[in-house]
Amino acid sequence: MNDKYESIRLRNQLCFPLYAVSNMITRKYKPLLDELDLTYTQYIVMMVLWEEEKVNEKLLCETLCLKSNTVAPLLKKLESKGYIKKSKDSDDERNIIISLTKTGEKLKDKALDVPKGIACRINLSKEEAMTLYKILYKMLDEDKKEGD
Amino acid sequence: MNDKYESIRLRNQLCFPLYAVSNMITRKYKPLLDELDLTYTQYIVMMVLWEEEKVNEKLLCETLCLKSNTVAPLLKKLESKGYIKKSKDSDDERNIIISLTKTGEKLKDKALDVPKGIACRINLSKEEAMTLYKILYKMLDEDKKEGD
DNA sequence: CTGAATTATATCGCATACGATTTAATTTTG
DNA sequence: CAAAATTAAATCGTATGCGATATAATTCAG
Repeated sequence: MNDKYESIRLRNQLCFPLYAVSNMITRKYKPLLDELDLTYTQYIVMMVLWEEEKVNEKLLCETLCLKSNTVAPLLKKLESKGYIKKSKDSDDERNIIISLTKTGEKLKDKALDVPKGIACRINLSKEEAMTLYKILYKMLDEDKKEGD
Repeated sequence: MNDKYESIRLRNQLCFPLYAVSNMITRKYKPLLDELDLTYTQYIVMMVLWEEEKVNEKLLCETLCLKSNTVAPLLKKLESKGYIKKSKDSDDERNIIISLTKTGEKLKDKALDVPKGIACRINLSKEEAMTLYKILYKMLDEDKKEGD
């Protein structure tokens, strides 16, 4: 059984369940986010804005661990939905500042239903959830360190 | 600090780091998989085939937790690269059977370098990796149960 | 045994994700 | 202070991921 191909068996991968769970999560969010007319990625952008009011595009990309060429079309979409608006930093015209519109701000209260809806669809104990959270952030932090 | 919006703060989400780590993983695999002319998703398809020799398309989708409309273009791509071939089950012509070509089979040995290359890029202890693995599969299993 | 329901793929459209390249604004340097 | 280097976005091309719909093969029901 312990043949030389053990390391490339799907069941022995750590990365595969990470990938599969991530896809699963997005699927579970969909019906809840449809109520807000948001996709999952659009939702995490909005979460940043509900917290920060204003955010620079580059910082937003770093916060979400996404490249600017992923975020750019997203912002365009959210703008066309009337949830956000863009402006330029007058000190440095290269910097785009994203902020909420009134409509986007209003969505914040409606969004409170989403975490409740998700929690009951993910059956983890508090301990498991906390353990998972810590390990995942450790991985993200390690990665950020390497990026220097 | 404990305002009513705590639950929609990005930092309080469990799903966001899952999503971000999954993207990170795919990025880390890329340079290694470029050597095999495979993307990450194509790689996990090949892993199933290196293990099974032959696999039915529907079963493949279930194994990878992907929908058939994601897997179908992937298989087309792998076929055009000459790594796999498709045939129909003579008992039930609706069933597509995927199998490796000689070229696809040969790639298996080259693929052994990939797990080594990844391991050193993910700094988790054996215990953390095992804990993570178990929690993730618990989530996938729970999800599969609900699907009934 | 034939029309209806079921099942396995295929196709279409939309929304990411990212590497590579380009463009525009700012900073650095000689 | 003007050319070069740097930086922030925008654009392009390729590869997913999935809901919805269509198609083809099989099974089921009367």
